[in-house]
Amino acid sequence: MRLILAANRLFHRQGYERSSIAEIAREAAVPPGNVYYYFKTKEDLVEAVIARRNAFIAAWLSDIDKSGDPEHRLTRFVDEFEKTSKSRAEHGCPVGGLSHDANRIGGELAAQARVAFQMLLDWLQRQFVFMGDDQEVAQSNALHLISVLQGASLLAHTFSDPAPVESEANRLKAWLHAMAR
Amino acid sequence: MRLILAANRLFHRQGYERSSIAEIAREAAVPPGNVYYYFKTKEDLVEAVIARRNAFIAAWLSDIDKSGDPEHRLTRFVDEFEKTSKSRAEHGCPVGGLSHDANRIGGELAAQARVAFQMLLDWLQRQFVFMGDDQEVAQSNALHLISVLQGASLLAHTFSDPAPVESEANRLKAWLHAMAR
DNA sequence: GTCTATAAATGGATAGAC
DNA sequence: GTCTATCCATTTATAGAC
Repeated sequence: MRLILAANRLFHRQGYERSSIAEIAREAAVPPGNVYYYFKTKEDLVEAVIARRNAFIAAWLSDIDKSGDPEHRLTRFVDEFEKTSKSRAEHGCPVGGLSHDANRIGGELAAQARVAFQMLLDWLQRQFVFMGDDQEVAQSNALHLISVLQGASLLAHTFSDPAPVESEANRLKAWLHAMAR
Repeated sequence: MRLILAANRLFHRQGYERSSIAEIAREAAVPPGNVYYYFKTKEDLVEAVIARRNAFIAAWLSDIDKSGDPEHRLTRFVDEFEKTSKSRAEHGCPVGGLSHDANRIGGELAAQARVAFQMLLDWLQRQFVFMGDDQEVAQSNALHLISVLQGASLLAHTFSDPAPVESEANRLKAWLHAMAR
């Protein structure tokens, strides 16, 4: 578990390829050889990282679901995304970055990483349906919201500046607000 | 030059870290050791790839500049972006992906990769100013347009499906059209 | 279960023949 | 300028002591 957290940090900061097993072990304060007692391969380790992150996302969405109306939930979603803008400026989006890496590694991993985005899209679509959209429009709006936030994260990372995330988050909130009435 | 083209292809498809010098040399049909006659290090090679791509982007924008009015130019920009949706579904955005890689490699490369996005943002901002926006609004709209396309590319890659790019491109074109009148 | 030492493979980079 | 052979560092992964 300490290893998963350490790997999670390093994969986010440096990516999969540039994070060696030795470095992950050091970050977790365990001896290098020890890693292979818990994870047969490096891919097994990244798979555990993705699984943990997916569980976190599910819990996060479930927590937001306790909020009042759908507009409030969506606004809160954007707000909490925006709160991580500094981290995104420094290292990019953890979910988007790992999805990118997973696609390149290939195998089961790409599918595992896809689950995160599918959960987000499904949840967002449901909120838009609650707001009165029919399924198709809701799906399109969900896709749009995630696209904007992912693109803004990439630009924030590129320029090492949280402003793109904040600017686009504000635009989205205004859009949601206008849509609600 | 053959080497730059081969490196460009492989970096796009596999990323920087997973593309070995030997593999690039094979793709370019030159002997492995030969690479180092033209490029002192692997970083020099990726720098050449980025420089070439930046020149290509500048030429592309300059070509679009020959089109009639700003709305038409922006629509054409989005259209030509959309034409590469299949490639984006397979391997992601070449510019966004390399920017991501460059940020992780560090050093001069991140700045070099940033230039591509800065050129795009400056050009887009100019078009929005031509359409009547004042500078601040134009800057925000430029950022929004690029964010949407980058995010859509990432989702297309994640799902190996060009639909996100096409859907978001259509949304952008409708937005531009509504803005023009 | 935990740690050390090391094997096996890969990849960036260089030397030097032609 | 072009190509071959090879060095050296790093990295994944394993063997085996404790």
